[in-house]
Amino acid sequence: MTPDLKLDTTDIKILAALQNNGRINNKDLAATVHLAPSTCLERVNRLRRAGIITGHRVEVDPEKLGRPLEALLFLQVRPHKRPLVDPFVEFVLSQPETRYLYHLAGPEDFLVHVAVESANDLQRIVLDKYTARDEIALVRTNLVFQRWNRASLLPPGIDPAQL
Amino acid sequence: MTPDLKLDTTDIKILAALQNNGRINNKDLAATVHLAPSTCLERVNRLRRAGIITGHRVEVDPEKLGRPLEALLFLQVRPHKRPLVDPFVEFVLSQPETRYLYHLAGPEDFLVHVAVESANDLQRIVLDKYTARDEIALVRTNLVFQRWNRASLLPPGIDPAQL
DNA sequence: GATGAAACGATCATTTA
DNA sequence: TAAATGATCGTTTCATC
Repeated sequence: MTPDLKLDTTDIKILAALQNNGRINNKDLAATVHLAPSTCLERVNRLRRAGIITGHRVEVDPEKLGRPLEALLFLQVRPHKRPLVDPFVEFVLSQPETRYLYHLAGPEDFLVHVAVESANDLQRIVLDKYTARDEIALVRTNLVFQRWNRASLLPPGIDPAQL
Repeated sequence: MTPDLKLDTTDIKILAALQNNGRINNKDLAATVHLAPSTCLERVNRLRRAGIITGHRVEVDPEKLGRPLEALLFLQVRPHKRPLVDPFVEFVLSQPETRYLYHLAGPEDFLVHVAVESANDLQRIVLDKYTARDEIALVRTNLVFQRWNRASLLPPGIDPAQL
C-alpha cells in the first residue's frame, strides 16, 4: 500500500468532479478546480499513484443491452470454508448475468446482483446454476425495482456544499 | 428512448473493452477492435447516443478515503406509498456514506450500501439517521466482507471467448 | 469504413512564487 | 514545495474518398 496521502480541498474537488464525470478532460477539470492544466494533471496522477483513484469505467444500460430484469440473489454457502467459498466466488464472477457480488457477515453469506433477459431466464439461472450446486444451501430471490448510484464518495467530514 | 440499435461483434468488443478500461484512448481502442480511429470514434458515439453507454466514472477506494467499513442496511419503509417513499429516496441519496440504493420487491423494501469510518459511525448512522425516522419500520444491518465488480456486462447469448 | 489534415489537448522541462 | 508557462508531441475529429 502506498502511504496515506493528505487530501486538501483541491484534491477533494477533483475526486468529486471525476466521480461525476470521468470523461472530463484535464483542461476542463483544471478550470473547474482553478488550477493550471499541468498542476491539475500532477494532482490526478498523485491520486492514482496513491491508489485513491482505482480505475475508470464506462457505465452501460443493462436494459438497452437486452437485460431488462435485475434481481438480488441471497445465498447461503455451506460449509462456509475456503475450499468451497473460493471456487464459488470464481463461479459467480464468471457468469455473464452477474453484475456485483458481495460477501456478507450475516444469515445469508453472499448477495449476487444479476441482470437477465426475462423472468424465465431468472428462473433457469436460480434453478440450474445456483440451487443445482451442492455447496449452495439456500437461495432467496428479490427483484430489483430500481437502483441508484450516489454521485460521489468523499472522505468523512467534508461538506459538499463548501466545495 | 432512442430506438434500439443492432449491436454487431465490433460494438460488443468495444463495450467489453471500455467496461474493462474506460480510460483507453480512441486510437488504442480502435487498434484492439481492428478499426480506423475515426470509424471507432463514430461507433462509440453511436453507443452513447443510443443510451447504451450511459456515462464514464472513476472508481475510488473507500478505504483510502477514510471509509474502511462497508455495510448493507436492509430497510422496511411503511406505509410503502409514494408520499413517503420519494422523500426517503432523496434522503438516502443525500447522505455522504451512501454508495448505492436498491428498491426491492421483497420482505425488505430497500437496501442501502454504505461506506463508513468505523463501527461507531455505523451505529450512529443506523440509530440516529435511520431508526429515528418515522417511516422506517425496520433496519437490518449486515457487514460487507468484500465486494466484487464483474468486468463487463454484455448482451445475452454472447460468448466472451469468441470476441 | 478508411485516409489525411487541421485543431486541440496532454504532457513535461523549465521557470517562478 | 507547489504552481504556472510554454513548447512539443500525440490524439481527436472531420471533410473527403
